[in-house]
Amino acid sequence: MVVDPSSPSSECPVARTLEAIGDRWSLMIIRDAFDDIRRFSEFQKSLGVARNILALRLKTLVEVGVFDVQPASDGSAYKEYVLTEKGREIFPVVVSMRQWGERFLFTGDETRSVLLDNEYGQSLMPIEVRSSSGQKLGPSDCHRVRVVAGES
Amino acid sequence: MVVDPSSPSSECPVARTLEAIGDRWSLMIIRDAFDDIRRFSEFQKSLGVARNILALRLKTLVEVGVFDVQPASDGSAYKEYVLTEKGREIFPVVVSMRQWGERFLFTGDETRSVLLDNEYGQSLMPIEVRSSSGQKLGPSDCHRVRVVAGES
DNA sequence: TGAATCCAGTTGCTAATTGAAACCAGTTTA
DNA sequence: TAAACTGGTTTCAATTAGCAACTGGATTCA
Repeated sequence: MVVDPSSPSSECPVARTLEAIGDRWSLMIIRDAFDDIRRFSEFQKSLGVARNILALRLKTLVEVGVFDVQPASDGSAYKEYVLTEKGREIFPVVVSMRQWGERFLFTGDETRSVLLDNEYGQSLMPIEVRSSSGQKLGPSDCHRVRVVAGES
Repeated sequence: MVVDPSSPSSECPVARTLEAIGDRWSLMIIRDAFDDIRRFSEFQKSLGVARNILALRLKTLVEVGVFDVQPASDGSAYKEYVLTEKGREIFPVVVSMRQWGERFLFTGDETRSVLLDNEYGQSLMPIEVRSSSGQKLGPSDCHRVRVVAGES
């Protein structure tokens, strides 16, 4: 999908997010990064993605500012891809995808991986959309508004 | 986060979610559906997507169970694509993408669309990952575990 | 020290997917 | 009744993904 910068859709943060990180491999790479995967070969092995595609995705993710390239932490001459603050903040996106998948894409008797908090080993709270006053909101409780630059 | 390296990706709910709805157009279609867009031509006009691609995406989204096909609510002979419960529950995914995009992909002076709650017209609370005890969690506060079917 | 292996890609080629435009049958509007 | 709209399908060109082989520096092994 190419978003014409002059088209109204580029005003939508969802569209821009999808433009930046919204492809299958990018989000899988980021998911792996949350599991402390950092090196090219580790991503490749974990995902089974073609090397050229992985190289390409990592390059754009670095350009976008989701990853930083750093010298390897083990002292070798190689490099590591480490999530930036911007990258780490994708966590809620990945977790909400995970929770939706757990709920709707698995039958009860299937083996799956789950996310637990380190402190108590408990499963996480379901992620919810809330108003500023803390009330849970569904899709029909919200509306989109265009905010023009310069106006308050 | 610690991973079992032998777990195939299909056991990962994130991977399955991306498999089902993780392509650019699908998520844009779903975003539009949250804005009460229901008809083929409305999606097409709003997104500017090629008709054949839209038809394909809608078909798989119906197969996946995200949309239901219903007779048009205006009494005409046409049909509508309406989100199912499963589809409506994608809301947190889209909202977290929106919030990430708003925060990291826009400069302050750009026109953008924002989401407000209907009741007070306020912007939403930032979506957060929380433990079952309500504590805010970052990527490094969680770990992944493989749950084998049949075991408790 | 030299050979073998590992790492992080790049290149070349083929297969699959996407996108634009034209086309089409049934429906609705003027 | 004609024109326009709706929800697609078909065709074809262009883009992208995926595979395998290659590369050149780094590291390990004997």
